[in-house]
Amino acid sequence: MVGIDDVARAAGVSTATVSRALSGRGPVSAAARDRVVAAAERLGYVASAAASSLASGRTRAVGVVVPFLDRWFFSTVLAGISDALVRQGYDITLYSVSADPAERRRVFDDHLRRRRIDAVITIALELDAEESASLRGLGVPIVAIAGPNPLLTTLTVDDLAVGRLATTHLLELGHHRLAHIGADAVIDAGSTVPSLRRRGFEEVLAEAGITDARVEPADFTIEGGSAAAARALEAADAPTAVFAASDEMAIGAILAARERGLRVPEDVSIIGVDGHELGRWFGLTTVDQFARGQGERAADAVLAELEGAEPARGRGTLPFELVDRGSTAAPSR
Amino acid sequence: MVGIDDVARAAGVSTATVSRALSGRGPVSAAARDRVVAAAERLGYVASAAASSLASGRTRAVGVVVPFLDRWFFSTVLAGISDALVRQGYDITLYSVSADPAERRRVFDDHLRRRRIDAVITIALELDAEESASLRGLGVPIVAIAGPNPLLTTLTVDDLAVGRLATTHLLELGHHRLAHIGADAVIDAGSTVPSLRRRGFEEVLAEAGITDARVEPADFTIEGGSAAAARALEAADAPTAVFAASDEMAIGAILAARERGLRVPEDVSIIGVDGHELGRWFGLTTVDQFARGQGERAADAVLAELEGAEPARGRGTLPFELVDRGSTAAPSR
DNA sequence: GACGTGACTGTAAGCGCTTGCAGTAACGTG
DNA sequence: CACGTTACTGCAAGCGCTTACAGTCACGTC
Repeated sequence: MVGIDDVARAAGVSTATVSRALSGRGPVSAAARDRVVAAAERLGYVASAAASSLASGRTRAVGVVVPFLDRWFFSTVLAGISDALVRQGYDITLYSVSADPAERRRVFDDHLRRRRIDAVITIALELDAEESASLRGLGVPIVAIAGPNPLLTTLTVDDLAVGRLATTHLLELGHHRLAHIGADAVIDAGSTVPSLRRRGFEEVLAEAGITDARVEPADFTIEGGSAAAARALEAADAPTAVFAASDEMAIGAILAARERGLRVPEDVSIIGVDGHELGRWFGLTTVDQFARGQGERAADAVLAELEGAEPARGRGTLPFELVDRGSTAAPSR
Repeated sequence: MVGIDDVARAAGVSTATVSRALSGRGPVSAAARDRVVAAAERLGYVASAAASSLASGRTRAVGVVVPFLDRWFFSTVLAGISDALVRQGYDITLYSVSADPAERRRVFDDHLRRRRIDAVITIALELDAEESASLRGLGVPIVAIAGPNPLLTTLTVDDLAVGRLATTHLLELGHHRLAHIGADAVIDAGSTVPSLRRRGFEEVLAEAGITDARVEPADFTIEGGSAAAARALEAADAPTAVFAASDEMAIGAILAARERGLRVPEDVSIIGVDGHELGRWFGLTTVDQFARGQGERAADAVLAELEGAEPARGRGTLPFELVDRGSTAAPSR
């Protein structure tokens, strides 16, 4: 394996100069730099990450912690993160925390603490106090894409506002009998994403004086959304509009409606949340939350902090936007 | 930061013994081991990855190289890999190679060569000779989930057989007018996955004496599948059965058929390939290739080799299976 | 012409572990 | 009882870089 001394010898300089020339830290004459770069190129030299980070304390890697890898939202955010980090020459180390509490602890107590990474990004993770503290203890920049967490720098979508926006949209179209597919009213940790979307829904309805809206719990899959929509649509006072807390559930709802011979949006309006690529195909009106952009934002924030920028204190706000693709309309008389 | 000396002092042994006790390499008395483990636990000691790998040459990390992060197949395989590796205490370093050739080179020439990883898994990547050589040059175990590549250890789905299986299934049901949605007959690198599936289709039909089957090119998305199916179904001699080279395209085909008032499978049979979770929902008959299992297999192979097993020379074969969920049936008279 | 400056460059001391080697103690064995 | 074994244990030499510090050299400046 070619090492830094080989390059130093080939370029006729000391290893110190090679290091400086290649990393861009410290002064190096143009001539020396050129010789070093040429020699390194010729020999195919790449500095050992281990040696480099042992000596410098920097790793050029960012850890990304996710609860799922194989769900649309997470892999999309991850793609955004990857794009942004690769551009800056950073590697990504992936930490997938499973539902198993013992494994989850291992990730926080062992894996993340190996000091393999310069920063951490977490995606949609509900961290308890101990986990938050554990992350803080790493002494590296951390950005959490998640609901506000006083212990961390967070990037947050205002999901209450998302819920309000979607619901208001339906109300403005003239709907009065609405249903929501999402968090069970009972599972109300209070600050989790699904709960907030539901609360937005309920708030807006309450303000409009509507009290009989239906909430159907579901599990954020197409299948779950379809089943929930089926229950709602088969009820005596079937809703004319459905707000699903995710696009996948909304698509399930569209399919359930079609199966029952209902036209969307003529017979029932349906709106989702996410900006899932499938939505375009179904003509689904949604509140887009720009998942890929969320990843890029998080990566940029982390990179900025690594460059020495002040940690963006407190919470950053992530954009969302109503995208009308036709699955909602005024109720037919 | 607590270091190995702190633990050594706390446990009343040398750092050598701490290292041996914690890594399980080399003999340590039970008493010493217990004291070390207790001290490490108490102090919250975790060995620095950089120091450890500089000294030992091992990193406890596996690199995974993917062309896309946000497509079902890749994120599902990745999830399988992650499961298997985390169980063994390995970290995953993710290398996403984009379409941009310059960035792609950077991944192979720089990122992967930082010696940050003990092994590499590539997913569905067409590697040119230079890239294969570059990987080999890393001197670590490599497993490629891909078509056979003489330069690497590969895990391969026999996609020719997959294409044959799906097509045979349709033929056995009694269909004579078939269409395939997948690789354009022109893009025939010959060994790529889509081409092989198409060739399987064509071979079986040729053997059955059917020469007028239609091949509609599409891009492996629901949308593309739908458009391709629309073209086929609107032709004068519309097929009674469609074999799509991916489940997403097959779902697109189902939706296109429904839109035209055709019933599946009564009016048209549709079969896909993948085992995409959405397929279950659409009642899609498919050739499941167990994506998650592919990831696990790859990870296990790599781990075995890291444990000192002989590299599984040549190619391993990945399983696939026809799953009949009802979207195919005999053609109605 | 002596000297301060600025711009590089090299020397060498680590970074925090792992592990070869040598040493020690406790046991059989002949 | 001398000695070979076995089973640990510790010492200390790295692993391959980065960087503080101490030059060195070429220029102005006074």
